[in-house]
Amino acid sequence: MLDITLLREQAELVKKNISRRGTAYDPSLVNTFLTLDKEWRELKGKTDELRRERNTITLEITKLNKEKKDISPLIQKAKKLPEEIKTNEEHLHLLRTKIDTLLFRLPNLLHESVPIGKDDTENKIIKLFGKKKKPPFKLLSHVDLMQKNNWADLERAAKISGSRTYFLKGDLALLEQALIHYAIDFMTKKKYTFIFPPHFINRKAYEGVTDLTDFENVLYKIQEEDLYLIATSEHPITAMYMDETLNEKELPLKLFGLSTNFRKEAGAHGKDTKGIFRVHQFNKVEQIIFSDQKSSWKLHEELIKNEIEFFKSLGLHFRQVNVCTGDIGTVAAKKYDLEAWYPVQQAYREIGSCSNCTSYQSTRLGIKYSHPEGSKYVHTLNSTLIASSRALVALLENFQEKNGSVKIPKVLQKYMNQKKKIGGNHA
RNA sequence: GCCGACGUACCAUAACCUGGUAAUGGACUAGUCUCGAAAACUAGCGUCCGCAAGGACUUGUAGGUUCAAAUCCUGCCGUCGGCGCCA
Repeated sequence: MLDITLLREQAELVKKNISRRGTAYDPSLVNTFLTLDKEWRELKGKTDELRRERNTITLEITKLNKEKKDISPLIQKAKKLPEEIKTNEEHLHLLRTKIDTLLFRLPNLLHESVPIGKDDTENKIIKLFGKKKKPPFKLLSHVDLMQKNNWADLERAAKISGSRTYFLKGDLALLEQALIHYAIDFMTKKKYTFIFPPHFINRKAYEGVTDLTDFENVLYKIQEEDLYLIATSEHPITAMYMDETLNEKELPLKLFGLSTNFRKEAGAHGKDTKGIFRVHQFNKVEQIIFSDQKSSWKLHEELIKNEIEFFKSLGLHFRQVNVCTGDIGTVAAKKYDLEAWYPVQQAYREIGSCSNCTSYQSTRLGIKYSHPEGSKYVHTLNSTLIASSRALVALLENFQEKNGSVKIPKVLQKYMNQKKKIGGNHA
């Protein structure tokens, strides 16, 4: 949510910024906001005036009571006021709801460096890392490879849990744990604090961290409860400090989370239907930072640097892109994606993303930090370190050998009982 | 899930029974004093409206009763204790 003060004082700037996003968002909503907000403020003033009258009379009654004088005329006078106040309050509430709905539809302000573009094909490539290898044999898809080595059971998973689910088995299940364990050690060495969050959060918290369409397309709701399964640990961990004012001295707060992530993938019908590339459930280690307003851009670079270092250490070939206006979504002010090379698919695919959400999440969540000039909203940042299923597919596609075995990156071997490869003809 | 107790601001506590508009400490910030600090004193210390003067709101939360609710009544949420169930 955008800061109301900003909308009031810098409406033109906001409209201009929203216009950069093309037709997906309507800058004239800002005008609607200003009209409703003005109406709300005027009515609030009037209602406050009525309340003041009521309070004065009430005080007078108290005084007369003490002097044991007749209070009945004042009571007659006072009786009329609550009704009018109530009518006003109902109207105020109605206006408030309208304004809130409107605010939900206004996206975050974009950083100037965000490239303009229609969709992910127009993301701007910043840099390539590692080398694209060309194996001298025909690669198996990750699905075939998993089948050959008995590493997953997708049919039985579908039988009991539906599409886009999986049982991981044997060495591949171990490899997933190795990736996660390595990621945890990696972040711990960087002095980030490990957080293991609740895997469901309530509506209020969720509204603070994501945009409304996610409630339709992404989030699973728990029946009969005001709770949603989390789509990433970013969500509970960012919402963690809801309604709190942090001490400026304790910023930046550098955290990382591990969670299972649940996603409906509605609207992805027909995309990546085979295997474990796009699934309803996967595990992820995520970096999260709460920053003051000055340092967030520097910290955004730190997060992407960590992620790059991590994928480099796995020996993958990937590229960093600056996500364009048509692909960035509502919440982030700037987003980098890392896209790994998938040789079977012959494509670069997203393997992680790194966002600075500036004060968009903290404004709705009410997370501030103390400051001599008055408290300010914190900036929130998040970045993937590793998402299990995408990373596993990348390893299976990139590190497979002719006999169907898969080489284990050196950094993971110590988490795999020193095994240098898994699978192959003997399996 | 059932029964009971409780929920006051950053923290701690009072007012609740008997309705009269949040008292008091501590912490924190600034100022005075000091070479500096501590102590002491003064002011500030939550949200909203207003150019300001000022006003409104805030006792977990949403309602109800009342001229008036921290206080009385009801629903919900949470915490703690007991019972039940349980990895």
